[in-house]
Amino acid sequence: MKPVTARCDSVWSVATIRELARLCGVSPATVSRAFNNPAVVNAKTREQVLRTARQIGYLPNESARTLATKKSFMVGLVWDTDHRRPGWRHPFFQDILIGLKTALSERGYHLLMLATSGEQSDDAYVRAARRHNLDGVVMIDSGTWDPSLRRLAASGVPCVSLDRPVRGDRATYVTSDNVGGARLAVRHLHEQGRRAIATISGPAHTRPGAERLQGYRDELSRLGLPHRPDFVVEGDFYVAGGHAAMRRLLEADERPDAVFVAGDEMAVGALRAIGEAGLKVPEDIAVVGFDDIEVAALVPPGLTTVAQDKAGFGTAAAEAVVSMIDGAAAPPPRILPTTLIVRGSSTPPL
Amino acid sequence: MKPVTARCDSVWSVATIRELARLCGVSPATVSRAFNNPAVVNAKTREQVLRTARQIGYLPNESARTLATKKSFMVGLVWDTDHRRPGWRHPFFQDILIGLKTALSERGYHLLMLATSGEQSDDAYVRAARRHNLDGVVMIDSGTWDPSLRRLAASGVPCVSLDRPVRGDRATYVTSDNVGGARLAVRHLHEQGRRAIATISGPAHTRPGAERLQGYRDELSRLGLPHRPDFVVEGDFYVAGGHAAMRRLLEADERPDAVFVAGDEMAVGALRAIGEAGLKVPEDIAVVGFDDIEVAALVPPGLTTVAQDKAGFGTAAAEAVVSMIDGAAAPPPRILPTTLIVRGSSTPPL
DNA sequence: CGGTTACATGAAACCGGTTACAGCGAGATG
DNA sequence: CATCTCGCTGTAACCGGTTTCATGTAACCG
Repeated sequence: MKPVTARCDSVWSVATIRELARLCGVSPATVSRAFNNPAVVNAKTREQVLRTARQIGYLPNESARTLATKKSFMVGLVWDTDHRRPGWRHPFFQDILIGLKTALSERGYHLLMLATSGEQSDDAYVRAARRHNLDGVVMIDSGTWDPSLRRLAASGVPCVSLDRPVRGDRATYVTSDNVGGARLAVRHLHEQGRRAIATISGPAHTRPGAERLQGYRDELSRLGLPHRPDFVVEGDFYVAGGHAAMRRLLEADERPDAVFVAGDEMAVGALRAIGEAGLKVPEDIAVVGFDDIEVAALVPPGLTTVAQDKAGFGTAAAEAVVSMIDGAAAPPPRILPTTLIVRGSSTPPL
Repeated sequence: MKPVTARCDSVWSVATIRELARLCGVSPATVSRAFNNPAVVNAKTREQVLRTARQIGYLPNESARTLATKKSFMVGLVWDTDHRRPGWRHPFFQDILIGLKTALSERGYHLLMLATSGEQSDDAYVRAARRHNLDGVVMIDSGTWDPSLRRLAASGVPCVSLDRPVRGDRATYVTSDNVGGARLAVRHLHEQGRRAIATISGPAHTRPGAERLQGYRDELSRLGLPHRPDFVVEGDFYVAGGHAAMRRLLEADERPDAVFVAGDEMAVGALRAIGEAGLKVPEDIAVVGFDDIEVAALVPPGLTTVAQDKAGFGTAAAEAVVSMIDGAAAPPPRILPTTLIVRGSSTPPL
């Protein structure tokens, strides 16, 4: 009893499994089993082991455990700190992170950050994943389905990508229903009585950019509205690009009475351009964005937008990667539903 | 030669140090030294070891290394996913994260995410830190200098907190010059000819809230302006709180001609309240915020604000934690400078 | 030329867990 | 009573590195 109490003071006792075993009068193997395979150990013994462990504040050493089992219970999060341009930041990185972290915690996994910054070699994260025995990897807005990632997946490490269509034996991806979301937006504008509906698209080479444009076109067709090439301007997903694109739209012969902007940042730029032209939103031109970033609710008159299930990205990615870690085949791509959030930019003020 | 080539195909060869040693005709000890203590090993031998390692794609197993050395080269990032209210998000979490990650990478450290979500016990992150042999911990917007963290620091694990004044043998913190920033704001408003300067403060129990209010008062005194109790309204750092606080200010007998708002989110709410009252910014009331969040530049007429060195938080935290890991005593608190960013909300349009 | 020294390396223990395998006692069965 | 089973536990090897200590060799020096 004395020694136990003595140890207890030192909250930071880094007791080993052998020490705990000695205190309990059993072998290290039994202690290990008491924790990892409770069924095979006598109930009395197990109870005593757990109690003593609590008393002395025993915590297993994860490094030793990983070394022995080759399972680290860690997944890597690969994200570009300087993606397309310096200062680039994913529109809702934090929401994804919270969703991912929460879902992983519930399943007993930790998250190791692996940024792919410029200075390092491309597959620095691949080496890190190997060195740390990562059980899986999630890529957020990774540039491309690059050879590094492909090698990683091919070598058996489960990979989940966000918004990039990667597929393989051990790889899948999560994305939003961009086509459906764009169609929601256009349908909404049509329901508001708008007929001359233009769009500011994202870069054609990006997946979401292409899909949202596709949705815009699909819905236009379904509604029987004409396709006007001068009503389609490509932006860059940034405020400045949206601003420039809107100006071009306003220079056209016939002015649109509504515009679907494929990203909220661009939509903010578009709103500004419309204001500068002396026109009013939504009276002269209705605007619908995409993403539902924080700013959307704050910029007057409130930006109607297509919301993505931001935390859902993280949750879905976590589920996918864990299921593959547990041995399941790569699940099919997960397409998250989108919802329309109506604010002032598309509906007349009361 | 043959076996080496053969191994090379299998990109995922998980070669061990003994295998590499065998290929080089040396002992594992020498290989280890070639990597970790190059000086003591013959240049020729080292060269051959490194070359062979590259050929077979050898990567040391970090778990084994950590087990042996008790150094994991990982620091934990503790952050509240559900701090004061669900959905709460740090205003520039991502910028801090980028700064932190970058600075840590440069020094050879990785970042392990340790969220303190509600369901878990308070010191879950302490246990995680111990289990994973974390070399240090950074806390972002941690609730308080709580017993768990204190125990962690007392046990010798270096801790760095952001915006919370924690001090100890192995603990320090990083914060912005809130007082100085607030003074900048008030001085600027004074220079613009404003004399009836009110403030919407942050919650008094928060460190930044209290300090920014202090700075407001200090500068008022220095300028010889009167202290009017009805010109000080406490907000909550959120849009709604800023909105409500501004309405109270507008109800006062005498209307302020300027208001220093201790947070940009609140400032957005204040702008809205001013607009709803039929007043114009900056003509009737000038507004200066604090933080320089993304929205500040986007909301018309552009919010003048006191910018914090967001990435600097991360960098400073990384430097502090690494220096402590390297054995140095806890460095003094780091107070990051703030700068005034002038936009339309405080200066008359041209 | 004997002795000291510096340098480079190897053998083996160790870090703290897990797990295959063997062993042991008690109860069941022939 | 001999044997078999079952349930529980211990022994020892192993995971893949690091590090102490001893050793062998070459250079250096009086």
